Amino acid sequence: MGPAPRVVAVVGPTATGKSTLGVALARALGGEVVNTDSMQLYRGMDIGTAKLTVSERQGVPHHLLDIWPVTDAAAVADYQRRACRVVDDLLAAGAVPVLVGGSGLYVRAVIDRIEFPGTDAGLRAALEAELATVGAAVLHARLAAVDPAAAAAILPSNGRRIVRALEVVELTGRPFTAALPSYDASDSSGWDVRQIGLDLPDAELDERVDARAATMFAAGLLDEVRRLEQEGLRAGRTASRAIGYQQALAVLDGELTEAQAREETARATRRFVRRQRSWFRRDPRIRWLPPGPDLLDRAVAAVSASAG
RNA sequence: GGGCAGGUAGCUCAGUUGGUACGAGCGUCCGCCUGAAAAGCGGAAGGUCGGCGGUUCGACCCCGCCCCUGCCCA
Repeated sequence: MGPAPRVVAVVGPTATGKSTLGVALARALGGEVVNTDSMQLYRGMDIGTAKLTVSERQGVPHHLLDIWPVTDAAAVADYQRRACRVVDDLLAAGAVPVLVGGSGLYVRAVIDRIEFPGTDAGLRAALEAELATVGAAVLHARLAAVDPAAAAAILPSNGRRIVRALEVVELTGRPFTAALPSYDASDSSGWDVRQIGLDLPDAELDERVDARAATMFAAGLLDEVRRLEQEGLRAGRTASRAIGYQQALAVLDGELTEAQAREETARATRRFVRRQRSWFRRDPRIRWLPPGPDLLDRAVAAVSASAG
C-alpha cells in the first residue's frame, strides 16, 4: 500500500487571495481546483461572490462552481457527496485536488468526512412552523426531555439548531451530536490533507473588504441581482441572504440607497471575516502562511514536505 | 450682538420631580457551530453624563459663568 493520496486545501477569511493562490498551486502541482465556498456553488452569483472569471482560472479546471440554482437552499450534505466524488475522481486520475474556499464547515465536511444525519422536508417545515408560533424556549424544553446532551450544548435561544436537533432525534431515534468531531491528525478520510491558511492584518484586510464592496457595486452587482431575481433569488432561502445580495435586494426594494448598501455590505463582510477566523483558528492542522512575494513557493514547499 | 435647541459608551440617541448610569441600537473584542454555515446563537469590554464654580447631607439632573454644535433673529 502506497502513501496516502495527497489533498491540498487553501482556507482562511475572504479577500485574502485564496482563489489566486489556488490556481497557482494547481498549476504548480498538476492539480485541479475544487470549490469549498458555499456561495460560489450558486449559478449566476458571480460578482457578489468574487468568483474567478474563466480567464482568471488560467485553464485550470474548477469543480463545483455553479452547481445550484439560487432557489435551492444550501445543503452541506449534498455538497459533501459531490465533493468527495470529485476528489476521488481526481485522485484516481492522478491529479492533485486543490480545495479552495472559506466555508469552514464545507471544508471539514470533505476532509473529515463528517457524517450528516438525514433530513425530512415535511418534518422540518412542521418544526419551523412551530418555532415561529411557540418560540425557541419551548422547543428547547422538549429537546431537553428527549436529548439532554444536545439541549445542554445548544442555547435555548438558538431556534435553528434546536429545530435541527429535534429533527435528527425524531428521524433517527438517536441523540443528536451537537459537537463536531475533534481535529484528528490521522484524518479519517485516509487522505494526506495539507491545509494552507491565508490571512492579512486587520487594517489591511478591512481596507480590501471596503474596496471589494465598492468594486462589486461598480461592476454591476445590482444588475446581476435583477437578473437573479427573475430566476427566483428571493425564494432562495440561502442565496437571498448572501452578503451583498441581501443588500442589493434591499436597494431594489427602495429600503437602502446604493451607498448604504455598499457600506452595509462591507460591514457584513468584516463581521464575516471575524467569524471565519474564529472558525479556522481552531484547526491546528492549518499551516498559516504570511503574505509575501514568494507565497507560491512557500505554499508548494509546505504542501510537498513528506508526511510527518 | 440677541433668541432657541442640543452637548450622556467609538457612533446615533434614550433616561432620572436631585440619592451610587437599568440604558438601547450599531461598532469593537471574544466564544460556540454536524443537512441555511456569506447563515444562526451567545458573552465581554467601553461613560469622571461639555468645562469651571455654586446651592445641597448628596447633583448627570437645580443656579451662574464659560466653551462647542445646529437653527433663527439682528
